[in-house]
Amino acid sequence: MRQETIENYLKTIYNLSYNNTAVVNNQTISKKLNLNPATVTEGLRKLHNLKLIVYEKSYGSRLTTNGSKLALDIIRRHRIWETYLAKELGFGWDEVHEIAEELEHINNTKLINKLASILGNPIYDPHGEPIPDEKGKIQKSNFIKLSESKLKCNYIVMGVTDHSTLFLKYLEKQKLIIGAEVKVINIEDFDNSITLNCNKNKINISNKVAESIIVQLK
Amino acid sequence: MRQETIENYLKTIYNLSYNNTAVVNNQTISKKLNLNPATVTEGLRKLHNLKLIVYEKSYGSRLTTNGSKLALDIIRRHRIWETYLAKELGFGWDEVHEIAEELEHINNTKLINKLASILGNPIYDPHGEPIPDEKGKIQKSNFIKLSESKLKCNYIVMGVTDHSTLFLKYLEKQKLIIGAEVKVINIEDFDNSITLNCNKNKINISNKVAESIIVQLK
DNA sequence: ATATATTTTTTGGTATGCCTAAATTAATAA
DNA sequence: TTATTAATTTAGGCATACCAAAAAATATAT
Ligand SMILES: [Mn+2]
Ligand SMILES: [Mn+2]
Ligand SMILES: [Mn+2]
Ligand SMILES: [Mn+2]
Repeated sequence: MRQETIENYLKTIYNLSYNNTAVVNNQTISKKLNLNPATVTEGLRKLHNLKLIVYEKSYGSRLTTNGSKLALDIIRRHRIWETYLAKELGFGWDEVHEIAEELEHINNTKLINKLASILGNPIYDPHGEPIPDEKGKIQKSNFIKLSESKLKCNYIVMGVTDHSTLFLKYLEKQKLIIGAEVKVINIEDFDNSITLNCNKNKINISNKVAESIIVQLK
Repeated sequence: MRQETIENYLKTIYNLSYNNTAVVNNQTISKKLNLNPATVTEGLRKLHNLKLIVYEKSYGSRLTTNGSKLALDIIRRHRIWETYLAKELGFGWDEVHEIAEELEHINNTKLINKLASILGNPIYDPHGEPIPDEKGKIQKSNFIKLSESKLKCNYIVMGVTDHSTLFLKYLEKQKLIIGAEVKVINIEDFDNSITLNCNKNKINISNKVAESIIVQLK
């Protein structure tokens, strides 16, 4: 298998498995990678043979120790590059993901560690996601999705899980950025949309948006 | 054709054609890219169909206007990255080529221009090779290979055309680096090896080495 | 000019990564 | 517990990038 293909599967499985706790099913992977389900079945079989995942037919996949190591490596490269692009090269948080998708495949430890060191070995990337250290150790958190928040509670926005330009530009328009304080003032039963107080403005967001925002109870 | 494959052919053809002046034969390409001659024949036919090169059977290839534009783009990216790696990220001139071989394929104009701007829009890379500007304009020079130098003349080392770690480490050992002043004190008829005065030391280099060093008459 | 050597091209083949359509298996609802 | 629906897998194919061996074309040496 091409190294780039391997890496895209592994990081996707890691990301979809909530830090390796859950088993990931084929459809989720197929959607994330924009591949036909049949292609995914084949790919997973090969990764299983490479002993990078444990793949049980009609059930799902999880990373092996080796697979997990590799996945964390790629994720580290991705997030270090995102941070470098934002902090050192003047790109917006809505622009960095796409470029990092390519840069992450360049496997040069000295390079990544140098970038990390210039940045002061950051622990979070521009989207609030934790950056694994050189050994693959990654910050754990007890943050929740805004979609799981409770009425009348106050939260601080800690991160986002959707890194697309479209989504991030939308958030910026609403001033729903990292560090923002929000208070949940209504949760609509009908569609789970949420009304928030944010920067003294009342804003309404769909459940889909709330699913992609990570918050911490204040 | 995969974009990366296209790019590797085009930059190779550009580099081997002495700034698009000469026609390049298949064998030279096949050696440079480490591909079977049969593979090269196929590849060139495809590039011809894409109108990126003019390929005449059993004769050779040259870049079209479009091909040349693309080639200069890739070469710009390669050389900007090499310079950035050396000047901003602390890599040696003997380490940068290999990394740049991968980075060059990331096509993001804003990124490259930002790097260039941080570097002060340099005109030469760490190997003394000219960096095309955003429009593809490239510095022309009347430098010669050290292998074409004349007895008893004084020269300044302006660059190298072999970027391998092995070669550059050898040059460093001999203090034959960019800026060094050399005087040709003997050219051996038998094997075209050259004896030089360099930094008050007498050193002897093979014709193969002299072929890869670019100098200017002092 | 002819033989020899070199370069290029053709031919036939492998491996990888992807796809669609059909078949199978698993999950859910009636 | 049977349908019905949804997810997964298999089967059959296509395109790309490569290669080895043989054939053809071109260049070189005698
Ligand atoms: Mn990202
Ligand atoms: Mn990120
Ligand atoms: Mn180089
Ligand atoms: Mn260079």
